[in-house]
Amino acid sequence: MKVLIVEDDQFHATYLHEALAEALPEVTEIFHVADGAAGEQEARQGEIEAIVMDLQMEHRNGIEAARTIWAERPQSRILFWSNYADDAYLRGIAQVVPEESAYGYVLKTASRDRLKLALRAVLVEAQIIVDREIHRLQKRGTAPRSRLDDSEFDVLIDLALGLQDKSIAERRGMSLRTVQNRLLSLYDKLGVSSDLDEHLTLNKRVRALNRALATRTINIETLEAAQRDLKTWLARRR
Amino acid sequence: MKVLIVEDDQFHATYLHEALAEALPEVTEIFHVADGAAGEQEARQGEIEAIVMDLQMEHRNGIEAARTIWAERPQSRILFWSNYADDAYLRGIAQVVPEESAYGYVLKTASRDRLKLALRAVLVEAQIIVDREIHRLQKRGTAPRSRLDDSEFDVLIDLALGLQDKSIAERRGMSLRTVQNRLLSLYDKLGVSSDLDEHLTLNKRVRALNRALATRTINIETLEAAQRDLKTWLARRR
DNA sequence: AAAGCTTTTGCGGGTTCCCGCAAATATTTT
DNA sequence: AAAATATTTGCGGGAACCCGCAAAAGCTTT
Repeated sequence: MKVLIVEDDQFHATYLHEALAEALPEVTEIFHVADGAAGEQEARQGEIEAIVMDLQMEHRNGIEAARTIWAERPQSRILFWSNYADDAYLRGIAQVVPEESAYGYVLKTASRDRLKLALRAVLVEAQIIVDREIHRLQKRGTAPRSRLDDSEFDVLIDLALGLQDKSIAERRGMSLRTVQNRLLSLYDKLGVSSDLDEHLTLNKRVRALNRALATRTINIETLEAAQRDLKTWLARRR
Repeated sequence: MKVLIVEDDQFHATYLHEALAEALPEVTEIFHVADGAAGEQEARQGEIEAIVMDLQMEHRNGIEAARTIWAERPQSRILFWSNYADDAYLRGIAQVVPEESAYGYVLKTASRDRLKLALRAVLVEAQIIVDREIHRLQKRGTAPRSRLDDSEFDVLIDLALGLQDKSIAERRGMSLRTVQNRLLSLYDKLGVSSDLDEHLTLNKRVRALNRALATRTINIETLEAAQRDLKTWLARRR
């Protein structure tokens, strides 16, 4: 059995390597690359279907790499191994994972045993396993009062890219006013005006982005990825 | 000689530990804590004046910890050891470092020899040493066309927190129109409108924040720290 | 099919924002 | 000190934003 490690931190890669050898004796070959693009390449070339991948990497992050890998070989099993429990990553994964694919999500802070369990569950048994920690998603006070639905999330992304209401409406196929309604509920759920001083009125748009980042609803990688998506949409539109 | 390591990643802490033992035989004791607040505590208690510290940590980041440590013992020597070359960190350090203190800034991607050199230079020789990589300041195209001056940076912070022009003017002691002039040059330097499609007009405020994050001019930790500052300012104001 | 609830949409107006223009100040150069 | 240059400030207007209100369009539930 061949396994591919996609991880740009040398120490973490080494640790993974060891854990992998301990947990899965059936592994015969371990490949290692340090970024998403190389990961796609290697998976394609080596026909590797068991992958352990970091999420945050330069240029092409783990989710984008997973998208193309799954597009080419949907039966690939991917264990994401990340520093952060950002909701943004969960949503990103949910969007690209094919119906019947196996995947997992473990935090780097998890114990070695937990990691080894996840390695076996995902790479060998093709199960789906998500670290408890990640669903917790609720550092009191900072988290949004209630989860954003998909449509709100889309609008949030566009807002964060700097689009104005009209463009969002066009891109998402809603009326202007509906976009604004989404914004209202975003402002509410993100706690845009509850925060800070009572008598201080804020710029809601910027504050919404600020809060979305602070609550880990989106992060910089997802923004960068979203901008790439926007660019292809713009190109296609003409 | 006693050294304190403030680092929340277990692997990195271990690595540091080893490098420290190799590079500085004169070190007799190595303490280790995992976050900024504990770091302040430990430095105070143990009267430690040689510190190696990660920058990004939960709750209280490296710069904030450094501020209080230096406030109490300005002769402390601190080597910052970080994953990122964000301009935001450099500015933050520049703001809190006392006139005659020794400090250093090394990237985690630096070679072991480079790290060891920096350890000796800062902790023993009390020199100032900043990794070359950090001054390089980002890859072409994403970086701001020219560096922001301090006044622009202040306004950027306030904008990023969601303050509106009037509040920024009040906080920074400028007239409304001057704030707006700062914003104009921010928009220019951050490349707010040059980017993306020609015919797409953007919300400049949000886009400015987006670009500032993308270019690593500010990052989420600095935003969180800035918000704490804002809160104390708000409290003092009444 | 009618009644009841939710979501979408348009309208309108009060704010804030963006920014050109020109006068007032401040800073630098001669 | 005068002249030249740069920065700050006020004014004003068009555009975008925020959001209440009520009609229209989609849904569930009886």
